Amino acid sequence: MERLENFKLRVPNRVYSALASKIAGLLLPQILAIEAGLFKGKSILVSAPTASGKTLVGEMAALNAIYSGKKVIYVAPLKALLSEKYEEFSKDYPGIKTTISMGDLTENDVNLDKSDMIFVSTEKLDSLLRNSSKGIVNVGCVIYDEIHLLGDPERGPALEFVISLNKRLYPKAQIIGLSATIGNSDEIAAWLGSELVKTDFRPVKLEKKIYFDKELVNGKKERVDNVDDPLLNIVIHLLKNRKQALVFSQTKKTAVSNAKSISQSVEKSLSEEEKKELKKLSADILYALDSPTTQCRELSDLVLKGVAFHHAGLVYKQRKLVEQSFRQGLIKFIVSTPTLALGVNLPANTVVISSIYRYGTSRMELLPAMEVAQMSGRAGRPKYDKEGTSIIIARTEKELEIIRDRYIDGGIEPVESGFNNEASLRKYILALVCFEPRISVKDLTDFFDSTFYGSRDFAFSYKVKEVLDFLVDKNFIEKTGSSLEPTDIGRLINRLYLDPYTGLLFLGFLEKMKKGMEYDDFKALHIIFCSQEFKFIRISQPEAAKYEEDSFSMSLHIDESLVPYDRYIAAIKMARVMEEWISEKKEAFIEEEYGVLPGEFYGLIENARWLLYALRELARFSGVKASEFSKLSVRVTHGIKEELLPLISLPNIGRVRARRLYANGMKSESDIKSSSQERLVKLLGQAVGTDLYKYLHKDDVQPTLKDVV
DNA sequence: TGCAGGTGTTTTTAGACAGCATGTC
DNA sequence: CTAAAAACACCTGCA
Repeated sequence: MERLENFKLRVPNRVYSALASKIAGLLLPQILAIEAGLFKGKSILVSAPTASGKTLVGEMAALNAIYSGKKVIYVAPLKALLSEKYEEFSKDYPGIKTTISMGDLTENDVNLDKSDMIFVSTEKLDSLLRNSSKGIVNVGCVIYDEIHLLGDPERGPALEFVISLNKRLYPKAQIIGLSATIGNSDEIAAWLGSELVKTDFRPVKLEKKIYFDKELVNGKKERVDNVDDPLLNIVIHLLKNRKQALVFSQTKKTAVSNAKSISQSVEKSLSEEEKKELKKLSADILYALDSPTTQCRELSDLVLKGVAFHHAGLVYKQRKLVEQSFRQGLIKFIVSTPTLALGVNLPANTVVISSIYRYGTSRMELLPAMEVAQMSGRAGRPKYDKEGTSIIIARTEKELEIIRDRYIDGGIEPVESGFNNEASLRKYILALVCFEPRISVKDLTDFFDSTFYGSRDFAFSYKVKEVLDFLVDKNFIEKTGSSLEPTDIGRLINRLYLDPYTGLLFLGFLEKMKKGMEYDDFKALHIIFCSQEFKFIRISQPEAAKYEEDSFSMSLHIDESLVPYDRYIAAIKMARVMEEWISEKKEAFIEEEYGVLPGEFYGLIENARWLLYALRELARFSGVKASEFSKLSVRVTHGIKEELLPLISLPNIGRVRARRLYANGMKSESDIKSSSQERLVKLLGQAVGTDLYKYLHKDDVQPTLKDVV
């Protein structure tokens, strides 16, 4: 670290004084970025390990742009990460106007123009850029956090498209890319047109160890304990040294069972004081939902012993509680799936990687070195530890060798573009034509040649034209000569952010309704779960057989050629799950009966809301009665039967309270309005009852000035 | 026949970005 | 360079 004062001449005045109140010195990546021209408006790609101070590079560029009267856009791939950065920045620089915008948080979108710095998710920025006619103006700097996600086959293309659009829309704006260590940072930098700052610097030293045959190997050998189970052995060793650790496991199930198998030993190390605090936490976790599910109980029991598991099956509140209490030092071990490798800031003294394999598309695969680096990178808490430790478990000699070659001595893989697939091309060709109506075929292919993928594949334009023909053929795009224009339906699909293929699926369904097919909720739910937008739906073989039987008795409401058979069957299950939800079954029942964990379930609901909305909009477009879809969407959002619809829109009334009101004879707004305040308070509690009463009586006739006169 | 307990075989496996503010034909 | 645990199916032995 170098003292900030030494850079007084090289940092613009206002930026300097803003920084001086916050930090004392600069770290290596920051210094290198300044030397590379950060304050001269040069675009920069910083490729450095987690927690090496990359964020501040972005911050400095942001401050510089804002103080020169320009706007800044900060882009991150995860909502949790985005909120974290937004809150931090807003707290550190209260004078700067900031706004956050993402899928389920859009109320501030009207303020985008008034803000100096806008925090958005990748997909949201994509949507904003291509849908608002003038876009966001006067942009001086765009920061891409975790830009190595360019290589993610699912979501990389969105990022690639946004960056390409960014270069076209704001050719003079500074681009700051923040990346983990990757194999081809030079290629990415060249594509971005940026300077490359590449360093292995870490403010906290990282010691990489391998556990093998009851020893920790790292140059020298260190005897651990004498327990057979490798993980337990390591945990006992760490407990003796009073260390906290993050343990990465390969599946949700192993995460839970690993947590259980170490919990007894951890419990023994707890003080009475800690046990008391954990009891409180355990209760909070147990009652995160209206009524606890099996998973809630399991987690709650483990927390009592100072251990937690962490994966996508937990609900938001539970995740937060686990993370927070780990930071406080109350929870000693978190056993996690890769959820925690990326995203939120949760460093630990020690990281244990319990397996180097993961199930891939069809068989077991070795973890990419990049992911192992991301996990290991969580080791070492900047303010508390002099050094962090990562331990990879080797179970055989062969594994020991692989770990050495691949993860300790080997390099990191290059980032490969995922743009060359039809789904992405369908979506982004349509997006570009909507963004720039009357664009020529040549300009279109030129644009795609300018993407990271296109810059390396000279035959890309053939593929682009092929997919373009598909879109023209399906009437999403109109081609006059060589000029391209979106059709009305093309524009709608683009606005709804749907894959055109999903558009076809939905339109086919609506067409059948027009021809007399009767609507029912199940069909509507089934069709949305058939769409590609639900990526992670899988069902077990016996379940598949069961639902296959169901499918025989179903009327044909879908053009089956548009949906793979497995998906068609799996969607039946998901539609059934949703049916249970909107007949007011509890989360515990759904977990028990269908094996869908609460966290996963809420993810499904979010998706379902969006797609039901899209289905409704398409229904309107097609001239099909849309009210049923609207109703269903509200019911799915809240998990209620139809009869509760009139109550659910009231403030602070969810499925539970609405049901309580209904059970007490209050079936509509006017029923409630005619009831006394005391009655409402008795049913809903002091605060909610009073609020509701006031809300309903706010328009009551009051003596006005006119009456008095 | 019923069932506990053992043994071999089959099955399963991480993750979570996006719309918009609403009831007709 | 490629895994491991849980769930299930089947078998055996005993009351």
